Amino acid sequence: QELKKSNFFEDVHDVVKLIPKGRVTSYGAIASYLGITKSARVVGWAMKYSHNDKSIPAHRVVNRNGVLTGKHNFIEKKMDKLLGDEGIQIKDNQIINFKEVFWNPSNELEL
DNA sequence: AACATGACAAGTT
DNA sequence: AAACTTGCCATGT
Repeated sequence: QELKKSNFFEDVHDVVKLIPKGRVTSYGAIASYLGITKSARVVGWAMKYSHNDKSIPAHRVVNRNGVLTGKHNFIEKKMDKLLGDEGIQIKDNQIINFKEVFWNPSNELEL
């Protein structure tokens, strides 16, 4: 049907699924890894559109400052709680040890 | 079909 | 350094 309207979402989802538990990454990092550095916004859309797929750990994606910008979109399980359960400390909507838990696909993943 | 908007980010001023 | 501008692409109206 829609056949190849957007592989983009799929690509994003694939990367997100690879984020290790207890780590996080950013929209921009994913976009950059996929070769479209300036399309970080679409990554956000991809996440939003993936809320029906439970296998996608959307809570592990935050913005470049470690702020949980997308928390409003989490209905059932709260983003804060999901991250907290993985050992990530959050204060005031922001990840405290962001640098330490940051996972950059461009560095950690091979092409 | 045209126009606005958004879970963003980098570049310019 | 903080504020403003621009790029990007899928969706909603």
